[in-house]
Amino acid sequence: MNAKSLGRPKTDPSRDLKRDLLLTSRQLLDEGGPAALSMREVARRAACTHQAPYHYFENREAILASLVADGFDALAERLKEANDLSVSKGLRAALVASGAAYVDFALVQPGVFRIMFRPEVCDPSRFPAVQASGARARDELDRLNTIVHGNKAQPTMATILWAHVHGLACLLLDGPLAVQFETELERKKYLRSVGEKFADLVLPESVPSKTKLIARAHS
Amino acid sequence: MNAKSLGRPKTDPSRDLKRDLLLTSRQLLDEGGPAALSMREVARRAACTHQAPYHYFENREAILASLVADGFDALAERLKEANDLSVSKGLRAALVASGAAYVDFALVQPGVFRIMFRPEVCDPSRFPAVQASGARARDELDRLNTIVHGNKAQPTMATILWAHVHGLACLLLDGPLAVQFETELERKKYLRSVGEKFADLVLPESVPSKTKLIARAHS
DNA sequence: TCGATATCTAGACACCGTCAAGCAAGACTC
DNA sequence: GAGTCTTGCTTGACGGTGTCTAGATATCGA
Repeated sequence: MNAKSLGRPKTDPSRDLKRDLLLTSRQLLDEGGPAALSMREVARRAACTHQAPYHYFENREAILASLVADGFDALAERLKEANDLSVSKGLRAALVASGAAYVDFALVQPGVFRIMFRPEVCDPSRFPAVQASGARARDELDRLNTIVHGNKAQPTMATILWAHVHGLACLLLDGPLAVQFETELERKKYLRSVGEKFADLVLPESVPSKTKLIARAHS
Repeated sequence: MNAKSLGRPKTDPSRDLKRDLLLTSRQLLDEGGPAALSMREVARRAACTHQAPYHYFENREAILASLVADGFDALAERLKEANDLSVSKGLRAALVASGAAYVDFALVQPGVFRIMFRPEVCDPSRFPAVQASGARARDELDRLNTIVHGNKAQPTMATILWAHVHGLACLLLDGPLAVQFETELERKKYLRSVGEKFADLVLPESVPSKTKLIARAHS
C-alpha cells in the first residue's frame, strides 16, 4: 500500500470495520475463550460477510496475534506507571502497585490475558509485533527487579517476581481464587493483603506492619 | 452399566479402546494443545470409527475432563510425596521439593497441565471428578503451608506459595523462560536456584547460605 | 430361543476456516 | 472522460469438525 491514499475510500467513513472486528473479537474472547472466536461469528457480529475479515487479517490467528500484541502493550504501560511510583512513593509502593497492575490487567482483559502466554493459540515466533510487545512487558518487570534490588538484582529474583504476579493472576482468573470471593471489594482487600505479605518477604528491611520487626540481614 | 459384566465382551480382550482413546488424547494434547484434540483425529489414531469414542465419553469435553481429573490426581500425589519429606528432611526440603514437583509435573505433562486451569476448555462445575481431584491438589498445597508455617499459617501465604509454583510452571512452559535454556541440565540448575531463593524468602530463619545470616522476626 | 445389553458402525447435518473468483466504485493517468 | 488500478468488499465452494440418529453385531442371562 502506498503512503498516498489510493483506491476507494470507505462508503461509510464513520465505519471502521477493522476496529469493529477487533472489538467484537475481544468480546468473544472474554465470553467464551479462544474457541468461541470464530471468523464467521466475528463477521456476523460485525455485520459483514464471512470473508470480509480476511481483507484485514490473514487468518484467524492474525486476529488473535493483534489482540495479544495490544494486550502486552497495555500491560507494559500499566507496569511502567506502577514502576514510576518508585520515584515519588518508594520501592515498596512500586512493588505492590506493579503486582496490582498485573493482576488488575488480567481481570479487566481476561480473554486476551488468557491467550497471551499460549503459543498454540498465537505463536509469537510468527508475529514479530507480539514478540516486541511481549519484550516491553518483560523489560518493565526486569526494571522492577532492579528498582527493588538495585545493583544486587539477580535474574532468579526477577523470575520470582514475575512468577508471583503471573501465578496470582492465573489463580484469580481460572484457579481456586476465582470463586472464593462474594464481592469485588472482598477480593480487592484480599489481593491487597497478599501484595503486602509478598512485599514483606521481598523487602524484609522495610517496616511491614506494627506487630513485626525484622532485623536486617548482614551480607 | 451393571457391576456384573453384561453384553458383548470385547472381540479382542487385549484391546482396551477407552484406555487407548485417553492415551492418544493425551498425545494430541501434548503435540498441539486442546485445539489439536479432535474427536475424529483421536478416533483415527485409535483405529476406530469417528463415533466409537462417544460410547465411552459423552462428548469432547468429557475426554478433556477425564484427562484433567487424572492430572490433578497425579499432581496431588507428587505434592504429597514432596510434603512427606518434611518428616525426614525438614521444612525447607519439603518446600523446595514441592515447588520442584509442581514444575516438574507441568513439564512432564504439558498438554494436560495447560488445560487444568482453563474453565472454557473443561468446566469443573460440570465435572465433579475434576473438582474433587482439584481439591486434593489444593489440599496438599494448603498442607505445605501449615507444614512451613505451623499454626501461624495464613491463607495469604498459601496463595503466595501456589502463585509462585503455578506462575513458575506457566512461565517455563509458555512464557519467557521456555526458550531461555540450552540444555535441560541448565534449566534444572536455574530452577534449583530459584527454588532455594524462594525458600530464603519464605523461611528466613533457616540458614540459606554461608554468606547470609538473618535474624528471626519477633511476633 | 429370546430379549437385553455392550460395543461398536454408517450416514447425515450444521458449522467451521479458508481458497478462488468476481464485482462495485473511487482515484489516478493520460 | 476513458481506461486502469486499487480498495473493500461479496459469493460460492471445499474439506474438516462435533454430534445426532439409526442401525448392526455379538454375547450374555433366562
